[in-house]
Amino acid sequence: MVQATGTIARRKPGAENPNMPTGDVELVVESATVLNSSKTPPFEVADEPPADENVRLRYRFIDLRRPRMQELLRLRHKVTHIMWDHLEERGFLHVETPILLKSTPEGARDYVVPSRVHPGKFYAQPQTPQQLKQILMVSGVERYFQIAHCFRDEDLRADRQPEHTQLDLEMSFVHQEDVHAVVEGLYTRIVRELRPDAKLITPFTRLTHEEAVLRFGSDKPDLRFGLELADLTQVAAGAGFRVFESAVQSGGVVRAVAVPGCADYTRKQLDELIDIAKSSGAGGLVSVAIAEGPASIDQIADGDVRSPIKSHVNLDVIKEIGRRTKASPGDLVLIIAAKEKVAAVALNNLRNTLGRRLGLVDDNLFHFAWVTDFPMFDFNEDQKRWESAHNPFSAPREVDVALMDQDPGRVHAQQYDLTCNGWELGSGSVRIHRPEMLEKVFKIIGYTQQDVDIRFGHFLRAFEYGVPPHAGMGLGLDRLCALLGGETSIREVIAFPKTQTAMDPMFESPGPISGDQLEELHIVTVTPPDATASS
RNA sequence: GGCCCCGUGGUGUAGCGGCCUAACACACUUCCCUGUCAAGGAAGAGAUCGGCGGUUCAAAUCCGCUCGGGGUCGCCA
Repeated sequence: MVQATGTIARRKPGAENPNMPTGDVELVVESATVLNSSKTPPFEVADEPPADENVRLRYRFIDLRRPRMQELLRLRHKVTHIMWDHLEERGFLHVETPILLKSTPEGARDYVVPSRVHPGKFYAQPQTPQQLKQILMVSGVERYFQIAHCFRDEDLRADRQPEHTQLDLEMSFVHQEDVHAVVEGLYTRIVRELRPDAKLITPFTRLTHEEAVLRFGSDKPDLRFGLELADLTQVAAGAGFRVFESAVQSGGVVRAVAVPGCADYTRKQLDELIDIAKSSGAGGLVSVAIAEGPASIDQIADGDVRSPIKSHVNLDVIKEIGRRTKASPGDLVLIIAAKEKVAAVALNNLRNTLGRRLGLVDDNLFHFAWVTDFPMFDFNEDQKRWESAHNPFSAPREVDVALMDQDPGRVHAQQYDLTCNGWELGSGSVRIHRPEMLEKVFKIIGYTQQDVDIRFGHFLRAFEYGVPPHAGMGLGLDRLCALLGGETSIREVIAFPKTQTAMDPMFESPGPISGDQLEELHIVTVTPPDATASS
């Protein structure tokens, strides 16, 4: 680091450098001082990509000097700035909520902080300010938002960190559409201001959860390309192919996607697709390649078809598969027979892989969608009981209220996700504001009065004093920034992220604490704090 | 918890049973030259190939375990 004093002078003719912003001038140095010296950096600030991610994280202070990282830091700053601006203009109030709270058994595993003053008791860090913001609605904060830090102790992914930031918001006296309008307006503005080069589809697409799963195999579909799925369950039921029939008999589905122009895929290419299906949990993948030549799917002959099921089913079944998947000669049909959720995961993975591989993905397009009408309850097969699909405070759709008693599985919640390009960017719902409805939900998920008191007593006390109808959502800031920046991992938009094993290679956190600290916190560890170091 | 990929001087890679006494590029050190700006020239230092164990006459290379990183399914809103 050098401080130089001198005079700026025009460069001599011929010595200018058009590649530099300051290439026409130079500093004639009169005095110079070394302010600070530096060791040789572990990698070059100019390189892109600079080094292995582990090295980058260990030397994050150098990694962050890179122009790209500075750009991403600035992007994130601007996103939150627009959020503040936009919401403030619309009457929202930023309220901070505690990050030392209390564990509730719902949802993800909590990060926990021991209490010194209360032996044997622990704070939990909030997975989201959900209950706090609902309490703020009771308190008369009609429009709340917060750029909130959230924590969950679950396994990490490219789009999941143990601590992340969310734009949390909640509004009183509104319907679902009012929340959508605010968020859609905000996100449209963010994309237009920060990515003016990009294409943005407005208004945002709307899909029901059921439609999203049927057509794309995902509740966060990448809508930048087609490759829509088709349901073959009925065709497969009587097709004469045992894998299909047994899947259907055991309550599963048979679904497929037609991949244009891929009928000539080699054994190796097909095996790769089978691997994707298997690693997604499916037993396998059935392919039907329809050779180019015939004018339409109805005119194909036996010799046009290449498929392992060819000898088990007759040509009419193949034609019906072709018609349902809207395949043309020259296409490759990929069929999964499995439980509905597994089939969806597998086909979604296939669809995304092929969409990218076939060049169908426009990197410069933001295709947002609202996915609505999520199922309100899931049946827990192990425990043979209903549980809340989201959290017990999401309200059922008005039209479904009558179904709650006889068929909880058919009840849809006024719950919605915001998705974009295959990312889930946020989730929210219209909340239940009537105690009777909450009681009904608790009854369905089998909570006794005691369960309810332990888990939500503090919260329900607030509900006894007049709750306005309210709705809101939480939106992942890290994912939004990664998406805007064209990054595939949220680690790129977090200044100091953690590795997949939740460690920080720079701080070497988590670290041990002293015996004194443990004692003060009334904690006895089963594994010594330095076990990893010594064994 | 399962599966997959990766781990070679400071950094990025090559090598994938013997030709490896481990190569290349950038970075680094010293010297030379100098209107340079991705400078140039000369010389040089730097890795027991993540670790441990095994197979083999011979292992960076094959096998097992382990550690670290990444992706993903489960999990997770």
